[in-house]
Amino acid sequence: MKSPQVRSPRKPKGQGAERREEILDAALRLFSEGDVHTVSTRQIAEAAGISQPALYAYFATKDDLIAELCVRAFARLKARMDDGRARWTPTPEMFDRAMMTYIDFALSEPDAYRVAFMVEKSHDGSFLARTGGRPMAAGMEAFQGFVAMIADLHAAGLTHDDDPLRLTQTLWAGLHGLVSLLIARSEFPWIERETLIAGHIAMLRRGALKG
Amino acid sequence: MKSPQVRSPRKPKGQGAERREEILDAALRLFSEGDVHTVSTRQIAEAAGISQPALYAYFATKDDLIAELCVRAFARLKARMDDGRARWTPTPEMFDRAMMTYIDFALSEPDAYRVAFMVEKSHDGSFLARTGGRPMAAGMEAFQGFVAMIADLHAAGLTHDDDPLRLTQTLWAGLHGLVSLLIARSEFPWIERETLIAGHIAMLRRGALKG
DNA sequence: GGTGATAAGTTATCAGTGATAGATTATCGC
DNA sequence: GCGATAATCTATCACTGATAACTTATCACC
Repeated sequence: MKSPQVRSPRKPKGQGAERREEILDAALRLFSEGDVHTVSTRQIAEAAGISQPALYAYFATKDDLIAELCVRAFARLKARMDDGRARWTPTPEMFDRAMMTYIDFALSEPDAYRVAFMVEKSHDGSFLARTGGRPMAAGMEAFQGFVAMIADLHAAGLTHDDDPLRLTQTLWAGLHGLVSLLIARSEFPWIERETLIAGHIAMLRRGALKG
Repeated sequence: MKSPQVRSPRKPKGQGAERREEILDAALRLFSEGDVHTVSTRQIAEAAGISQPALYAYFATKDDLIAELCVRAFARLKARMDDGRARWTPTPEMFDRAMMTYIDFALSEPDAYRVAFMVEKSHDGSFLARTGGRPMAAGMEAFQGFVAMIADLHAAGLTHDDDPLRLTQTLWAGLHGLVSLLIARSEFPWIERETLIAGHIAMLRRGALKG
């Protein structure tokens, strides 16, 4: 697959933002076939139909490009969770639905989820420090809706844990553990996926809610 | 920190295995200060006191070196879990202890845990395919002890879930979610760590066990 | 105690990476 | 048409993982 790839036409004067989108799309598409480090800026540029240095007119570094994908993934997750919250009431059934919404998002957009949650950005000099707190801020915003939901359940007297923030962090971890392993270790001999997910949600519900 | 680093003395004839250990030690030490991709083979070689190409006498590729660290991390996890199983009885208290053992391992050896569980090795051409199933096999072995424990609890009639394998996978995911986020997203505004861990284990116990 | 075999290590080099400098070209308002 | 500038290119840099080809220390043996 070494298609020479047609150069896309030069953008008219004010259309830089459009090219930016094309680059991000191309990058996310490529990231689905290999991790962030094995995809090169040259591959991204070729897929976007431009030369490699042209990328740097739109993103200061490769990490910045990734950070932008990260922000957008968080935004989409937040949108989905907010969607669910529209017809939300603090009941066990809705709890299950909310958990399912998160899992659905991760498994239906595994590449976005990987970029947002599973790219190593831990240590000082690297990713997070240089990209400012932008992805982090976006992540926090997505998290807030989750916090509010659990607070509702707590206020309705449905939770075991008397600290709703602790419960939220604990549930988030529980969800992330399942989807991140399903995404990153798909070759593991998992039991049938839907059965596993149903069981997982049931366990989280029993662990979190009374009755 | 650009120490020229004294070259370590040449090993006598049969001592190649010893140098191999030195390389692995040096690599794991470096991986604690940056992710696997930002640490170069030249840095590893310098830390081990040899030239960069000399690495390739001991490991076919950098991925193979990482795979070896992965195998060893799984082995240490298995050792710790087996340790705990020595005085194991299927009770809720011991359940808590087992969960704690896993979390303790991950948080006391975060670098090993990261290499073992959090290095992207998803897609075809890359890591897993080329390193054979060795890390995977080591991982499965560590997992088996876990399976046996949950099966004990199930046999004792203590579990909610009627499928012990499903419960095992679900609990593992629950544990992994917490420790992987604590390790990779340490900058997140977590509540106090011990409180969080205690709450997490309590939630998992309620979700998994009756009463 | 010299001799060849070979393990252990070297230097030099390769193609590919992220990133930068500086020249070039298309599009715009006038 | 004209100057300004956004959009882009080619050429290049230092560094990466990896390989080839050469050197040197250590060994068993006569």
